Amino acid sequence: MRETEDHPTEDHRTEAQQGPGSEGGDRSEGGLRERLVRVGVELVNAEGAQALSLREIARRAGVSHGAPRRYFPTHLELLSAIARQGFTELAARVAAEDRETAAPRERIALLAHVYLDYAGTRRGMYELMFRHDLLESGSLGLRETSLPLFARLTELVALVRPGAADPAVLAGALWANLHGIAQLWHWGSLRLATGGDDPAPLLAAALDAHLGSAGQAS
Amino acid sequence: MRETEDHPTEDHRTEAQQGPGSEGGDRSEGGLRERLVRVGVELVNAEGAQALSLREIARRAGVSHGAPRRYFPTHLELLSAIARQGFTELAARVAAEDRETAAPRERIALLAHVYLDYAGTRRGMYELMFRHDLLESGSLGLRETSLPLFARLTELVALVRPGAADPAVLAGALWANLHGIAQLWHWGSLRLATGGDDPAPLLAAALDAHLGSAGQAS
DNA sequence: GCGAGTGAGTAGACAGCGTCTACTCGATCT
DNA sequence: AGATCGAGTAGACGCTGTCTACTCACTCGC
Repeated sequence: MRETEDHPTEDHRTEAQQGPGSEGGDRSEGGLRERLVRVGVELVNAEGAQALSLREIARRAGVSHGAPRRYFPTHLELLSAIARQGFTELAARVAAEDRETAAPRERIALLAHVYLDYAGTRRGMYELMFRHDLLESGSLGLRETSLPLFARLTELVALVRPGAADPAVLAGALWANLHGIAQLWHWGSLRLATGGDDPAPLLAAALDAHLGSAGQAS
Repeated sequence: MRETEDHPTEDHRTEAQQGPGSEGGDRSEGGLRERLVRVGVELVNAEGAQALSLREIARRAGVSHGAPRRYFPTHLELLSAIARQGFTELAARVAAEDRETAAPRERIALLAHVYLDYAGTRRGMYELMFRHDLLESGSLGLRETSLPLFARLTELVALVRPGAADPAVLAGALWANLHGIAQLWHWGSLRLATGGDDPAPLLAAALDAHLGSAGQAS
């Protein structure tokens, strides 16, 4: 009951015939599948994860509430597709900021900064990305985005702390710390520790703790 | 649909008349208010936070779906009351395990261990306690339970790292780390770092990072 | 060139949810 | 005894996710 009656010649007809192979294709900016994900990304960034109802997404995409079901058999799968966009964007941000020529310690600090910055600027999306009860863990694309990122962090940690036993454990602990700081930040608990809303002091403390004080090797 | 038809003479009548003062009282193991919270605690521990629907709690308490509304005007307030029980239990566990005669470093380690142990054994409750979108932050009793616990952690951190600028920031960073480790653990991401499901290695790494290696002062 | 088939989206039903409101009923107070 | 009131019931409302029946433009085989 949107523009169905005033614009009977809708354009999603023309879109449909441009991807006859269907399935994996349809990447050319049309197609309901992409539209749903795009709308979902906008919605989660604007209103948070709780706003991502299946029906609301369909409404904003201008289709009936049953339409998404053709592409996403379940609500969780649609949310997972939206979250995957978030992981992709985060990975892109990290890739864009990383300077391979910089010292490992600085690269880790930059990576951590980008991570927390993402958590701050894409708050709703960040929330969604780690609400595992809303996501279909299998379809997340976690393998393609999170894991390489973690692998990079592990390498860098190994460079900064060469003697350490298991760099993966150290990197995991550091990542957990970043994650916890973002969490505390998001629900306003930073005041308890710092009196303000800036995660930077905690980030600095965490980096110093895990990597040694800035400028010192071990 | 529980025992409603086989036990028509329900006992919540007799309970009702024993707390005539009502309101703040009713602590004597009867009373719908306490029953709802108790049922909710059992339910969240058994089935997780997503099982805590208002109607299901009412059902298990043997009352109609509208009954909780008298004591908890909104769903969030009931969940908050349930979560408060979690904070109370966590505080009790910490208090029970703490040895005031031990070295500060060991006390922190013990506290951290109790914290992660709680996250592991009371998984659903821990999840609820930090789902701030499900809780009424004001009514949480956070002031009474979390904050003293954090204050104690801050004191201990100040003792372990006497020269540091702001013990609250260090304590906050450490707490964030614990929290992040619990998170990673809960959604199975520990395998990425350790290959197993045991948070102990990450915990040890985090404690070493924030407090210095075991046995060393600074 | 025309009928069968199909892909894509619609529309309605269903059960469950949180909230609101009207009500019942037993106990208490005067 | 009769009014009052606290406590719980019952039903409605609009929302949700899922399922199913359907419509309808398009395409393909003959």
